[in-house]
Amino acid sequence: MTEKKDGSSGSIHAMGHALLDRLNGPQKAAASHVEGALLVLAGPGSGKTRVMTHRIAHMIGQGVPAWEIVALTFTNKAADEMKRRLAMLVPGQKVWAGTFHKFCATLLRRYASLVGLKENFSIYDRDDQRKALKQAIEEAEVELFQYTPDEIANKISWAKNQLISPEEYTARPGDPLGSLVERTYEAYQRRLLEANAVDFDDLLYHVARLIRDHEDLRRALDQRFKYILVDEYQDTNLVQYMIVRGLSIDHPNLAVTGDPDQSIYGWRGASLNNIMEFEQDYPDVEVVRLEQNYRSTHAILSVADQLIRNNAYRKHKELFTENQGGTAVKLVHYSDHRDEADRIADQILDAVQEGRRQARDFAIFYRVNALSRTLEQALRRRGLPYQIVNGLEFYQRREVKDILAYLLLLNNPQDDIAFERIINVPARKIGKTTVGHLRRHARQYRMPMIDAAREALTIEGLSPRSAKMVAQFVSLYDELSPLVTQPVEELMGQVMVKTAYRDLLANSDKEEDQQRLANIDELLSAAREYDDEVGEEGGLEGFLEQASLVADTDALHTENDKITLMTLHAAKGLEFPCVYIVACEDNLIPHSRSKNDPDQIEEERRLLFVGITRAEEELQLSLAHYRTLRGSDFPTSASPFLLELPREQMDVRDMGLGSRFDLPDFMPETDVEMTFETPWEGDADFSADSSPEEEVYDDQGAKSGKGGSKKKKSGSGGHKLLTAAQMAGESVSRRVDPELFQFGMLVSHPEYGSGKIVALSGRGLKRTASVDFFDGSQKKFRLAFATLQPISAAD
DNA sequence: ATTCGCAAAGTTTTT
DNA sequence: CTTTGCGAAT
Repeated sequence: MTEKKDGSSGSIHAMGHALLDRLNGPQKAAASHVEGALLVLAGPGSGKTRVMTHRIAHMIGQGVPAWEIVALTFTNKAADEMKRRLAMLVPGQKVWAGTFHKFCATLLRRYASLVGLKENFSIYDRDDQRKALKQAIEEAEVELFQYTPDEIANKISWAKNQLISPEEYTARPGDPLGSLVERTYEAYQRRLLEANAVDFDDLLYHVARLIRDHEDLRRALDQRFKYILVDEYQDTNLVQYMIVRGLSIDHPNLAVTGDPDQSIYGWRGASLNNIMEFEQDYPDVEVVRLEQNYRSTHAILSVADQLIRNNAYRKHKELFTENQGGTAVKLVHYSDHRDEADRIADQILDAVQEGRRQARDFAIFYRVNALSRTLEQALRRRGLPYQIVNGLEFYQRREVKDILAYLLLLNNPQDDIAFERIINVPARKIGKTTVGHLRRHARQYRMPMIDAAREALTIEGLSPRSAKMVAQFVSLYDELSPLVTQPVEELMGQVMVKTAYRDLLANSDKEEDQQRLANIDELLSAAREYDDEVGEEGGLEGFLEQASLVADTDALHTENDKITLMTLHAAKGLEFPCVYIVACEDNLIPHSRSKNDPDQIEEERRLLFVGITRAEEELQLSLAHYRTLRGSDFPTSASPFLLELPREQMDVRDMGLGSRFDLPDFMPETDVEMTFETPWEGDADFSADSSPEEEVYDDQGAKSGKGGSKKKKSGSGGHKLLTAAQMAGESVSRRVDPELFQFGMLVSHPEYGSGKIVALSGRGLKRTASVDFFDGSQKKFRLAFATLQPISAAD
């Protein structure tokens, strides 16, 4: 994220005694703590990360070996930020910092055999998990009646979070769903083990069980990781608690930071009790409260504070700031959703046009994703650039998952989910029936499906035609198999070519497929980056693990000059100069589904608190008299939380009902550069009109297309020809810049003739291209030295 | 094996 | 208003 304005980079003060000088009193107290338990109750914007990193640096300065320190976070982003700052504070010191899941994955690879896995296990995301579960349900011959696999999955997940094994799981009498789980949980877990795979929950679950059930191992790990730090401790669940607890018995040097007021993931199993009862768990704990806020104005902080005081289950903090009062927090009542969006967009447009603000200074938060649409339209009609943080992540896209499935299967031949995903992708005339036969055979003889495929000819009921197709797939697999030791980029490139996956997309004239092509090329560059980063070691397994555990690192580019739209949940951990929180209405926040349970109401209040405290300088809360949501239009009532705010200090306005029916549609009053010609509402193909280099919107899957028809990013992928200038330049100079060569490019070689680049790997002088020549031969070239000439760009 | 059409349901989702 | 899932029809 952006650098804190209190100068928290700290890089200049890395040395000795000066290290803690720039911290305030409580920060210093926390950072200079070394032995024993520490609880840092950190209010929003109180410099928590700064304290953690300085504490680590201080510990190292006190002679603690870096490798005895582990810092656990929930997100990769938080971990990366911590590493970045540590690299400046204590250069060259290898402190292990990463997510819980990554930490557990690493441990589990080492001790896989203790839980019946092999070290090359696959990690299943929700999608794969669902598939495995459905299979398990089928195989256990359980009739679901009205229940869905999702409900079962949630219960299983819950059980794992309670550290309950399939054997231990017992349904309460008269709990029909529970008894279904009782019968499926075991089958599901067996299925995972047979596939040598784990789901996200398992990563934590297996490690927690190991620690609990193998005292010798627990002791060894406790010894190895003498100093443990946990960030966002209020979000830990029971399993995480057990892990951390188990590793801090002989060496109870456990430092946790968090803020009970920012716990918003209770619904996912996070247990606020962990932080609330930390002092009971570690009686000798030192408790530090970070109450000074460096982020927000007094006006904003005071609103936040007033709100959160209404929660009963919390640890009170006297939040304060030395920042100036700032402008009053606005609370605006609009007539309807459209008015709300338009007026907000107007405000932003004004500020940007007048040069007071940049687009990137603004963020708009909402409780549910469905609320984003109106805002998008309003911004779009004004030509204001925005980005949405949500949904369809890169690694979830079908084409990306397909390619990854090939790699997964190559890395872990037991991975039947991966096998089934790709056996007929691209289409090989291997249909449901054939796959069914393979699966039955595989289960019957307890073998992976790839091995069953090898015996296709012997499988009864499988037509010779089908068997032949399967055999072809097997030989494809065997052809790719020896390449697993190659750099990932090379391997992936070969997969794309040998499977004809790439050609399939390249030869399609559907725009959608062109987008897909661009995506797999992006995957290819992810592989390349990985190869560069890890060098020789790491390998395929590391890449796959990263792909599973890294949601999408660059979902949010703050360097882009764009307005950010996101849910309140997604806003946690971020900060913006100007924040809008829309639809502060009853049944939205608190959400109607949370209103029965007082605990959930408190969580909703925390959610609003989190939103408010993201704002640095300006904050506006808004609501509408009428809201159109999901097609229906209804009158609203204000969120009860608004009544808890110090409205006398705020700028409260009612923009009235009257305007509701005579509001003209937005008309651009001025022509500025950033206003695009958009005669058709919601139907503008902006990127086509703007510079092809610059994407205007970070829209998910090309939102600017009309009514579901997907549109590709202009200028990416596709049929590019080299410019005349490039061609001319190349024909003169014999060698070409190695970076110019692209995947799929046609090239010519003085000796071998023409061919196509089917793989690329390495960087700089080592950058190597594999070329399939049209005479059938394949050669590899060091691009810096080869006399290879591009004929045309990719495809 | 894709495509179409209809019904149903829609809170939030760090890994 | 959307998206999504399933069953039926090319």
